[in-house]
Amino acid sequence: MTKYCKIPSPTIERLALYSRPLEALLGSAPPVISSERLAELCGVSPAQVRKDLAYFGEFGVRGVGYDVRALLQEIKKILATDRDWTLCIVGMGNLGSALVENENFRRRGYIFVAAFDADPEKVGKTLPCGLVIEPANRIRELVRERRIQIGVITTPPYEAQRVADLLKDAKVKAILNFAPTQVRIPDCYLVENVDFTVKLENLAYHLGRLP
Amino acid sequence: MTKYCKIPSPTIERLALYSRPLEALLGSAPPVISSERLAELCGVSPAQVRKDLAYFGEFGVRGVGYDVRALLQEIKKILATDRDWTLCIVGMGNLGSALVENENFRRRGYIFVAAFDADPEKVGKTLPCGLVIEPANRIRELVRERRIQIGVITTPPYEAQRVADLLKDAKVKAILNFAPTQVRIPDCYLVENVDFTVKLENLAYHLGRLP
DNA sequence: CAGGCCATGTGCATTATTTCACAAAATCAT
DNA sequence: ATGATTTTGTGAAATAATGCACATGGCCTG
Repeated sequence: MTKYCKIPSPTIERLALYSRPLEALLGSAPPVISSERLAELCGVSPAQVRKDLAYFGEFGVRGVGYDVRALLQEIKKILATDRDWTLCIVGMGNLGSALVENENFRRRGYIFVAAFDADPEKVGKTLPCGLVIEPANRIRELVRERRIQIGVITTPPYEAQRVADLLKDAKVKAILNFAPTQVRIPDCYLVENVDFTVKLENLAYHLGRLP
Repeated sequence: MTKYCKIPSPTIERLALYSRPLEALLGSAPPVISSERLAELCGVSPAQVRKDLAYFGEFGVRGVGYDVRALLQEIKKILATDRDWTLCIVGMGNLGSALVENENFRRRGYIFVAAFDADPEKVGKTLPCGLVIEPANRIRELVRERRIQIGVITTPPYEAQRVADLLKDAKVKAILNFAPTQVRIPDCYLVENVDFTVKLENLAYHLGRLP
């Protein structure tokens, strides 16, 4: 029974997770997969897989499993990744430069259409992907012109909040922040903070009490 | 009352979060901070901050707050980030190259001491940080020699699992995987998967049902 | 076409995490 | 000192997420 009620947010994260092995399995042998197998590939429990999917409909066939292609299609529809999204990136240091070129983004339909930096040295340079680095004061203008939906922040931490405000004013619909500062924007604006030093500290915590 | 029992894993993640603004506040005016203010800076609830800290001891003074410097010290001790950790990185594409140079790692005591790649074109090149790219078949040798504790994976997804196995065999103590595949290693080995396309898909999900 | 088989879908129990609300303790002003 | 004020530390309540266990319903064999 499909529930249009509240979806647990871990469920959303896992849907994205499930799509990875499904993509890989697309060409290969059995066109169906069981919740048990998919769970194993993703490191979760089979019941979890079934429950997550059940929030959105009945995609499987009892006694058989899930059709790989159809399931992937459904997940993409749910996550709204069955379409392209336009992104811009602010802060063209090492990380920013790496992300614009990153194939994993493009392949999944996340297309960078503008790159910004405050450094006059960098402005005007052409990136390998073809984009020209623009000055930060053109953010508002280009977000409108190029219909940019998501802003990505890869500046140093002390600039992140200011850039986030700029992006909000420019009316991007969501922000993905890689700077190790929590950027806060009121009004239930969509912001995801990705701080990978946090993940390292997680490892350090566990390592610190093992030996 | 300190509880040596099970610590919720979200608590660990948040401790790392708390340390960010504390670092920034180190020099500035009031030497103490309230749970309310810290919570605001990190985007969590004040009760959450207090409970998280209370798992590890009584670090605050009632009616006053927490001493910024002392609290940061405590958190670092808890997370075992009061010392340096040695890392290696495998896969010197755009992302890998960006991460070795990343200042946020070094500043927090995560020191890259080796870089590997399978591509003979890249092997032997010297990176801006001074490291020379080594061939993947030297992983075992160098992990031992340079006492590498944590392995970072930035290869394409289809290589990630194989590299993870190599790192495990080489006896690194933990793995941080940036490839968009869940790498699985049995025996409760320490692995963190950081997939930022997952974060984007999270945003896409919410964007897809807003307008 | 009947019966066995198998993996899904799901209500319910369990466990995990967060929030609430207030007593306890420290500071400060009088 | 004493009382007012402030903010911590913490049980207990509420909420959220996960795991269990089994009925359900398609598929396949004979």
